[in-house]
Amino acid sequence: MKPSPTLKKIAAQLNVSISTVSRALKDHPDISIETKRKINELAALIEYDPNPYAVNLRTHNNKEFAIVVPSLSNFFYHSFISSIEEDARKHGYSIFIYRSSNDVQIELEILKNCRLKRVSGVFISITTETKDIAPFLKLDEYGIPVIFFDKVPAYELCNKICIANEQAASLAALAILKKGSNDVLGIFGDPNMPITQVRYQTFNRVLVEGNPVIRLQNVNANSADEAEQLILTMLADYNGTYLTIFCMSDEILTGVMKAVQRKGLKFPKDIGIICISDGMIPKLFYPEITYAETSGFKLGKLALSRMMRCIAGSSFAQTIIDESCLVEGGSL
Amino acid sequence: MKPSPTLKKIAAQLNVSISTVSRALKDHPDISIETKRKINELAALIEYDPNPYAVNLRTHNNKEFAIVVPSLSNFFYHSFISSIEEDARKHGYSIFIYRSSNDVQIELEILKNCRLKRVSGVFISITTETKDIAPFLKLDEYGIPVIFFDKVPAYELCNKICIANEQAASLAALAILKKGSNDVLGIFGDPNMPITQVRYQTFNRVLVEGNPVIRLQNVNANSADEAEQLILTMLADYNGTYLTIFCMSDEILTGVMKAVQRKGLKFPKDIGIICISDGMIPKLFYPEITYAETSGFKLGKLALSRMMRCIAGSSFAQTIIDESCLVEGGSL
DNA sequence: ATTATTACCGCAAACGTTTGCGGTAACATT
DNA sequence: AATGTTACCGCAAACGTTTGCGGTAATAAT
Repeated sequence: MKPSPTLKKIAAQLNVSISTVSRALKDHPDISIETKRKINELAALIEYDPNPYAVNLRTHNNKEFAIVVPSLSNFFYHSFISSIEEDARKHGYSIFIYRSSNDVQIELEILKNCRLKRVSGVFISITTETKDIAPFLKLDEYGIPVIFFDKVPAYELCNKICIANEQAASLAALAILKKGSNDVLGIFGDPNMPITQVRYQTFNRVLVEGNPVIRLQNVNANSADEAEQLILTMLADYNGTYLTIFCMSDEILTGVMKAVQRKGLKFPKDIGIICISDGMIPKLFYPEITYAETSGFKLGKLALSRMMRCIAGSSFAQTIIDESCLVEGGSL
Repeated sequence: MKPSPTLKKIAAQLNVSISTVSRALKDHPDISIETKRKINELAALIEYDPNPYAVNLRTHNNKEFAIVVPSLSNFFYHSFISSIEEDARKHGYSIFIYRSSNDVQIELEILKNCRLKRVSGVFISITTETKDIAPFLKLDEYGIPVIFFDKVPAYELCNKICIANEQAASLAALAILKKGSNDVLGIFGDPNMPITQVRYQTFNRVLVEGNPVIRLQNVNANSADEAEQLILTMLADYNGTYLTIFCMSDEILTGVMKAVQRKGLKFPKDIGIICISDGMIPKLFYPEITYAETSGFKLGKLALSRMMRCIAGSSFAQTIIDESCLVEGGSL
């Protein structure tokens, strides 16, 4: 456990004061060129680096962000995290990863941890049960900016970076209309989740409104397995008319694809498939699945740039919606 | 930016010294029951929590682990990270995520960062170019335990938690032999990577040794796309004899699956497929792909428990190999 | 020759803890 | 009555920085 180089040691070596060393190292004009040279040389030689704990104690400045997500087994969050990490490093920031497991209690603990550590900022996708906004305001009181992403609270006065759920659902619906298939099956996730409701409502509105010829059926599935079973039983009496399946998410899509493969159905010949996705899963199949993109990567870039602005002093709350776009595979 | 509660404030409120407050809060026997009660009450009321920076400055103890990986877009690392995060939180640890992008220079920077932050421990999967072991020994000098996982250095005297590459490759080979198909195509990744070499050698040895009837062909692909192209051209003159394809990794597998779907080949009827994988990708298809499991989750558990032992004082180096097992899908 | 200016540098306090050591009162022991 | 114990508690230094302020010598201005 060898001791680290400190200002004190450099000062002692060179017979100058600690303050002189400190100032020299940050190129303060009060220090002569010659002294600076000597100090910088020695510092480089013994590989001096400031102790971040001591620095923080004085300045209350660290270079750490926290990212809090409900789950880590999720492609979308992965690309978000990856995206943030990339840029954060360039700015000299490190990132903490926290998983709430969609548990409000754990989320609370995590937020407290962030506060104690006085991280420079928090990116968070809240749990589906999070109702109380107070803990977040508390972070704000301590001067820690909070950027909500993906799963955001209804509360107005905060920074939110969202996926364009309406647009994505709408794009998918329009793509189906354009192809001209009239039988559509929409598969959605947990009906209690706001994200499900938004996608459901928009998809239904855009698809059906003014298009009386469309026969749309909607179902819900809480897991990939459930989606698979659902499709299997529904396709048991497959009458041969061309059906288009819309999957609200990657998880639903994986279940659907299992069923489709099991039935030996060809897409786009026998059946059409379209989904909302980050893009990872759709590209595993051939032809690739057509999807309305919700990019964690782009969201991350937006979130980080918003964060940087907050740190620079911007205090006004803003909601940014990242636009979606249709990525054509060959599944429709 | 409201000020945090401190020992000093509690002390002032209660007309006792800072040391008394500090000791009372950690149930030191020198402090009377009555005093402890008062102090604990006030501390709870104003929500006092020790400043981790001040604590660290004194004690050099923090509760932070760093995980360093070459890439974040990798299922195996995801489950590893997820696994560590879960248990670490229970022990009161936070985790830093760092990505080296397989760049030695960045890796060096990250290691330096870890040293400066004096994290409690580092989990790292090194880059394919990492030759110099010195930076890691340096961490050790500062009393920071390093646990290598997955991609580990050849150097002996360190803690390594590895996938059973030989066993996994062997299991796959044995499974193929058991099925009795004689034409085998092995697809491997970058031939310069040790992991490729080990899997290649073991697979070839087990499959061919003592089985002169086996016709094995090996190829290398550096990406999913390359694997896809490779398979497409090789299957162009598909002569109808049953072929079994072995994929060394998830990435290779995704490319192969693209090609197989494109060709409209049925497995296990037309073709056999087997791979080494974490299990995520193989389960996306129907029938599910048979694979020799390399579990990031299990590896994480092993790594963390090893880390805890290191922190508790164990200083001897150990290499742990996590056993693989064959997970039967229906692709063979 | 006195005063103002400049260039450089150090003192010391502060950030919020932890902890060795010493101190005081009250009580028990000879 | 002098001494030894015990139960509590505070002083002060230390961890490694940052920074306001004050100080000294050398030079420039009067």
